[in-house]
Amino acid sequence: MLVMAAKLAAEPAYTRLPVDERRRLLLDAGAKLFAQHSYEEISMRQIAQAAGVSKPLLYHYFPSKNDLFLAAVTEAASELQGLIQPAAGGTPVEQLTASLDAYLGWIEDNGRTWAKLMQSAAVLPEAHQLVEGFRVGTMELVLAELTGKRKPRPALRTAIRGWLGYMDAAILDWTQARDLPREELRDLLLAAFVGALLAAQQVDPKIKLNLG
Amino acid sequence: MLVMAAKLAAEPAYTRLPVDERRRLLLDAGAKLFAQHSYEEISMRQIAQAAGVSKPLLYHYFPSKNDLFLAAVTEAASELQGLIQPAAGGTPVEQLTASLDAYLGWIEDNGRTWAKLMQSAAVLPEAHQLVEGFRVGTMELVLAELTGKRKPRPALRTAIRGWLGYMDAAILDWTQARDLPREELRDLLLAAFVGALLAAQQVDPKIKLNLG
DNA sequence: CATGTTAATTGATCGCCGGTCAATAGCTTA
DNA sequence: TAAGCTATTGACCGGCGATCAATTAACATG
Repeated sequence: MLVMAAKLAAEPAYTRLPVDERRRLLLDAGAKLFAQHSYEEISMRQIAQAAGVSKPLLYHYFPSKNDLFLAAVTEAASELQGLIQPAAGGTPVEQLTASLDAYLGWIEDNGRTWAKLMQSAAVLPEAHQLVEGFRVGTMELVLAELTGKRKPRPALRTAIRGWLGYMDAAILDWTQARDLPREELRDLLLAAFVGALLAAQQVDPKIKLNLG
Repeated sequence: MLVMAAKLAAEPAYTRLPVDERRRLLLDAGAKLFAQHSYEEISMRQIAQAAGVSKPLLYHYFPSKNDLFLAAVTEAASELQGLIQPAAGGTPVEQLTASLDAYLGWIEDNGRTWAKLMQSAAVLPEAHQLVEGFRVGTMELVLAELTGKRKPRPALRTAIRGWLGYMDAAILDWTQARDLPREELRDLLLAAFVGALLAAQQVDPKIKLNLG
């Protein structure tokens, strides 16, 4: 009797959600945790628990931890992509200024997320490639107007890659020390960019640049 | 009977070594593996096995995987320290040139080790701090003559940190593409260094520099 | 040469990780 | 109302970093 009553009154053993909704829930839970801690610090068990769900269900929607992380990073990256997309007109330097402003503004609002993302991307090759491809794509837009469409010479390519590293390191320093106004950092990055281009030209005089 | 005979003829169950010797053996085994693969790719079991020893013994000498890795990195870093130590005389730029030459030469000989070290250091905070401290120490020697002993202004500090990031990224590109002579990369790094300093001065005119 | 002491060395075990499997149970539809 | 689909789960796997208690090689002492 009691058993029957209990069974009739019992709540469902679990709630079954539409696929899209469940997937969103899990992706959001993962993104939130990955934004606050690095990749290795978070376990699939924790993510599932945060979403109020069992671990195999998480694996049902994302076949591996790597996949889940990549899905979260991809989403954040495309959000950023929209902000950074350089406007059509203006000189290359103006375009770069606008993109840097948008980029730094986003980082000012999401400092911890940015730091953890960079840290994690250093280890996971796919995530690294994703971030790198996203940047290279942006850089190519700028470079196309700076150097024409010819394939860049090695020294120029290395200098550009170097400047991207400069940007990461300087931004990291900026988020940690917080003693530099955003505009000043932006100008520093811009000046360093021009400096990097001139340094490349100095090393390899065959490099042609039409700076605005 | 057979048992007794076997027991009498049996070799020792293990060979007991002097503490220093055993420690050296284990540290070398770990360093060798960490030089070829990244931190997470290597397990303590593998290291112990490579040294022909049980896992608990490895833990007897190094209380954690982190400790073992740090010991290996520290040793490699102090080896590099000796090479890079800038000579006493000469202008700051000459000192930096010599240090960069030694640094790039070492990397040319130990490319994989350098790449794996950088990758691992990105994740382990202590290793990162160790590498960072080592660089900052070297930079301070150069900066002391460039800017005097006063505490550097934020823009200059950020610019220096940025240049260190530039160096890492450019070197990584260099080791992967292999289409740039070492001297050219060295000159590129030097020119970028000067460019970074000038960029900092441009952003904050209060920065004083006495370049040779 | 025998014997006792010390500590270097080991096999067995722990809790947690990423990942998998077979069984359960909500929802939909005929 | 009964059947079928699949979202969801508890139990489990091998391997990880790390720990413990027991073994035993090497040495000091009589």
